[in-house]
Amino acid sequence: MTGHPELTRNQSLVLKALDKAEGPLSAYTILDLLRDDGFRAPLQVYRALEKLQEFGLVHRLESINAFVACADPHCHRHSMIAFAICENCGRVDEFSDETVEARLGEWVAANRFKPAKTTIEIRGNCAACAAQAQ
Amino acid sequence: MTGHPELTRNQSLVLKALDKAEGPLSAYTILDLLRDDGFRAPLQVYRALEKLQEFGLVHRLESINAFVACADPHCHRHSMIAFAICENCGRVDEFSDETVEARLGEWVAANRFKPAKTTIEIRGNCAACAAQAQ
DNA sequence: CAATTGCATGTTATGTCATAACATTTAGAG
DNA sequence: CTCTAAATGTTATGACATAACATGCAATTG
Ligand SMILES: [Zn+2]
Ligand SMILES: [Zn+2]
Ligand SMILES: [Zn+2]
Ligand SMILES: [Zn+2]
Repeated sequence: MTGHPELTRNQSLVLKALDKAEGPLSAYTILDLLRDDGFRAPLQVYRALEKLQEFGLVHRLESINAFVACADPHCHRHSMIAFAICENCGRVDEFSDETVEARLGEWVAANRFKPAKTTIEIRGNCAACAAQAQ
Repeated sequence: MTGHPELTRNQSLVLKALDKAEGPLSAYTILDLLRDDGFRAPLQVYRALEKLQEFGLVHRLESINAFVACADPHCHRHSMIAFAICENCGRVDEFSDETVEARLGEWVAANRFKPAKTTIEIRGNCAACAAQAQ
């Protein structure tokens, strides 16, 4: 279907770093991880992240200023994606909900609002971390 | 019922600045607005904002790094508050939706996630700005 | 009252996140 | 090959947020 263009070297490196991390990373953390690959400046990371977000391969977590590899190849089908972010271990769960989409869509329609990007982020403790803390 | 303690001088000044602005302000913009009132450093603003958020009088808009005065004195009754933010004129609409709360609550319960703070922010163009742009 | 305690404040310095501006390189299209 | 668009490299700067420590100030309490 909508295939993505071949990734450039920088884009591949950044995506690989995020995949390997299995959790959100800040742009500057990515920069540090890629020093040995020749990365020298934040812009190299931010530019790669920008493209990867366009391709839907990476999401930005607005509430924690971090980036995460997309966990759901089909998430493009949804207009809104929700994230549950563990503040203890960094685990991120990506999910979508038709009803939530519909309800927010109703508000938007009723108020003639033209949405560009919707952020839904739940921060707290994941099951494992919550259990650990009793 | 749950009245708020008397605000301190700094808290009052910051809240007044936000009320007057009728839109979101960055902490540094607030700082500049309050120079004549003796404000000298970002921390004076951030500390006041922290308390005002605790009291439920101010909300932080995570996706744009800005703060806005609460527009709904009853929003405390809800566990989640959604914001529609116009990227053109800065208008912010605050609303809540029981169904959205319930659906996200179901996901949280099913995944044994312990939520601490939930962010729902829709960025785009408000009705007036969208009409203006055809 | 004096001592203690807790909170708010003031101040300096630093840390963290993101982009502007401009030069250079690279990969295709014609 | 030449032109062009996109990607990259590099330096500098802007924007957002907090650490650390000193000071003030009012309420409690012995
Ligand atoms: Zn995704
Ligand atoms: Zn966790
Ligand atoms: Zn509110
Ligand atoms: Zn508008």
